[in-house]
Amino acid sequence: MNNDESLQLENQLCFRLYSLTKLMNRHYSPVLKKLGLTYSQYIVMLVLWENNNTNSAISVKHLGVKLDLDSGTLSPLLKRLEKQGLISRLRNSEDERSVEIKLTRSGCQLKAQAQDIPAQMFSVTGMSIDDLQGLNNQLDNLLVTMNTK
Amino acid sequence: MNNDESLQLENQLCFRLYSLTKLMNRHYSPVLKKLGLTYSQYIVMLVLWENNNTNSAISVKHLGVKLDLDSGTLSPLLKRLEKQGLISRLRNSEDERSVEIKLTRSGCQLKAQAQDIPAQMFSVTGMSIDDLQGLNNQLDNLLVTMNTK
DNA sequence: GTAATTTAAGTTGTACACAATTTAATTTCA
DNA sequence: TGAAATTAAATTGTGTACAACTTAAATTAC
Repeated sequence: MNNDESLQLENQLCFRLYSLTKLMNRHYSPVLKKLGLTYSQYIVMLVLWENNNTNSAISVKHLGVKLDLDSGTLSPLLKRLEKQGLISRLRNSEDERSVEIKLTRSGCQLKAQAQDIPAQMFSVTGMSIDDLQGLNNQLDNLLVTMNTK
Repeated sequence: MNNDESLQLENQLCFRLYSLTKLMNRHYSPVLKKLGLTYSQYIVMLVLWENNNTNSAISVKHLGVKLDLDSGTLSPLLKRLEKQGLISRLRNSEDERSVEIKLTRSGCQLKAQAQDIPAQMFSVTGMSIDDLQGLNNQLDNLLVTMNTK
């Protein structure tokens, strides 16, 4: 492959990831709109729903590590979720630097309405379980490699 | 595999695409910063560099189709590239609705500085050419499927 | 031939992402 | 102990994305 060819858009993995992520978002948007959520808000809620089994709060820091997002993104996002009445934000009395996030009753109840979103999205991919798993593994390898460089 | 497990897998796919795209961007940013470009500006420049062989202008509309971006994104982005002296924006005299984008001399010269970026990014993936091609094909299939639903 | 429709850019408003900075609390350690 | 360093959130500023809308030009349909 010569230099000019490698500069071409079609050759680039990154452009496909970028396009696919935008496309994925466009499929999620109308579905999530019914719950009043954006995709980023949705993945925050997923973490909180998963965690609510143990009934413990999650710090903004911990959410950031889980989702690979910093406080510059999370702080305003969480304020919006609080405004919608889905979460509560409370300073940790043991460590006043930390803010603990908990689901409200309303936020907890929203989980039921989100239950069939993954199935809906899976059908959009048109993939088999095996192909999906294979792709997941490849992306996982790429994530690990690129995170450690 | 039961239904619940497959639903979880689908969540992982979307989240991995989302995380990987952010990660890609973080690897591109410091490299592109030397050229004074963001990733979005870079892919616009890629299209213009590719097209400049024929020395013809490209409309905003055409750029939008190529990159899957609307005028709401492109208009302000192109204004910034114009401000940097990399491109010119000119109303098409044959069709006054259309705005034609052309590289300036400076924009054309920038191509040389971008020549080894793809190779650099490829090395970050740690992938073989074959694996890369395989992944590209899978992503292409997904793009086609999700675009036609 | 002109009214209705379509098309291309641009504008406005919302919500990320993230770099850089600020503020306040906690920890380290000299 | 107390100054220096670290940590957690929040804030500020820039630049996407995109929905919804506006404006102006071109096309069509009658």
